[in-house]
Amino acid sequence: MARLNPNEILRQVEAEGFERVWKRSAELLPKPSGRRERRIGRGESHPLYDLIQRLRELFLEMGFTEVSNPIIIDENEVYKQYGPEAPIILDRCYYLATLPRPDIGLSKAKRREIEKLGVKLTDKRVTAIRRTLRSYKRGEIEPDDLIEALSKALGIPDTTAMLIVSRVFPEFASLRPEPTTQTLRSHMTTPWFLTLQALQYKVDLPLRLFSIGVRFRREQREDPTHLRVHHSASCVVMDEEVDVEEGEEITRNLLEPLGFERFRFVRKDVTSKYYAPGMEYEGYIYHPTMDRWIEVVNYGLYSPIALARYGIEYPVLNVGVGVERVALALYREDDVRRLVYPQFYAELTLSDEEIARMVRIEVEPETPEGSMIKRRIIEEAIRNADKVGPCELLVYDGEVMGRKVRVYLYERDEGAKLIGAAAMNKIYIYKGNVLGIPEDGMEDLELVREARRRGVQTGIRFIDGVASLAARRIEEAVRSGKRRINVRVRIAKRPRDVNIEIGEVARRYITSRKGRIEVSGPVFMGVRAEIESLNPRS
RNA sequence: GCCGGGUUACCCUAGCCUGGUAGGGGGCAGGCCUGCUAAGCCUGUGGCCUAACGGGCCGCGUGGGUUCAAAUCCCACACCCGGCGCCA
Repeated sequence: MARLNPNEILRQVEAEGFERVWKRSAELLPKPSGRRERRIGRGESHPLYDLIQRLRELFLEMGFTEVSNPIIIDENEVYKQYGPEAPIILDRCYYLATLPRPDIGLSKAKRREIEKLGVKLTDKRVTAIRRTLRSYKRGEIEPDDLIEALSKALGIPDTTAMLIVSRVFPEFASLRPEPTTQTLRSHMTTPWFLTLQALQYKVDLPLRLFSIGVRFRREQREDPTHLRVHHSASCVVMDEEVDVEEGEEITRNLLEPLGFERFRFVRKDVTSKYYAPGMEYEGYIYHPTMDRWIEVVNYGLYSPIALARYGIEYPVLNVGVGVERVALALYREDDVRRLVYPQFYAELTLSDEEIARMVRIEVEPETPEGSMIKRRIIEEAIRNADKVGPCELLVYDGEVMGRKVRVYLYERDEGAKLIGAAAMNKIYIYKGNVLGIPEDGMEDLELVREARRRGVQTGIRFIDGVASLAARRIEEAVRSGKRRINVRVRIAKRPRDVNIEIGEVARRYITSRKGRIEVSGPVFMGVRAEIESLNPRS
């Protein structure tokens, strides 16, 4: 299998520069051979999004209409909603910063500054400056070379070019992001005010809306119960009159169908400023494996002051469910990082079943005749297993790709059985070990007994691997015009010796956990084939 | 933000205190051995260079420094893992 070689690629980039290597980098990719046939089954969904999907359905059934709320919100909105509490909220927000856009248009002010440095700006030079800066921005000129490029383009000394860059275009020399007043929403509440304001005269009351989406919080560190980005399943009810009790009802209607039975709702003593005082509640569900109550929902009636700042004339109930928290309890997981980002946090664990699926016969016959030869070898070997050598059995007499082929199983040694004792061994996976063990016997070894009783069978025997290999070799011999071919396997020490391959992922997993790959034993199988020449008379 | 632990080749791991040839195991590859099995022995297994078999240079997260000599000591940085704090 062709692969990329990261070390070599980076060395080339170092030696020749990015641009040159990049231009020919398509050649570094392995060529599609067109022969790889892969059976691709259905993919796996992410449990978090499965839950989101169910919550969406439940909201819709409850008569809520889905909306998409803005994610980027000006800090000003937070002040309007939270009043004096805003700075505390904003402390937890991410502000967006952007790189200053360099003035390639060359404003009058910039021109004056350049001329002040003693460079007469002809039209030609203006064009040259623009072109140079533009290609710098595109990465065609390396940062180290900017000054040189500029001095060449303008026909001025390096020192002058340096002055132009440092005084007139400092934004090019160092890319420093500049903060804006835009923030990433830390609550779904923040955009709700905007959405409600926009819809209050356009849709008849009661207005029932929901939105499931991400919110961002500036956590110092992500931990088992905190992520920087997580999902809120949020809904609002705006009507001429709204009862805060409905928050509990909505929560139950949302979570009971998921199988939750135990809830706890508590009125918060200290109310957030965007809610009316005493009108904020928290809800908990019981996490069965962590054996504790976890906070999953917050609901309340928006403060009339906050509503007034958006010109909203009706009371609004807001319910926000923390999706990841619910997922924790639902899937009985105790670390939200592992649940959401298994690719980063979950230790790779392969069940024996999964390892078993990664064990396969490496080389297989390609033609129907080849498969028949493989089958015949196995049948005859098993039937005559106890036959004592020297002996030879004709197991196949027929055509392969238009040539007459006779295949024999043989044993030359005096007194030896046709096939070795380990030939019928089966590959078992047991507790992360790959073991090739016989149907019976070897009772003194505990691992063998256990593996036989509790391990996962792959259904692959040593003989299957060897017969596949022999059949394939015969096909190849026919193709290349050989007259005879002999495949003999004696004592196996490794999977490869019996044409069995353990996938790389499984192998890494096993070796990194000090598991054993024990595919060995006296196999002793001899297969030879005679292939009739193309011209029967020769 | 504070405190602690870590990063060694395909995988795991030792070496660090006390500087001196990167050791062991697994896997993989090659050779020897071979008939009832947990199974032996030997060799190889980072990259580059070479006037060619003899070697040279670079490699222990990255970049510096100290030193005749650095995986090891010092400094800075990155990333990972814990704990504390923050967590409307």
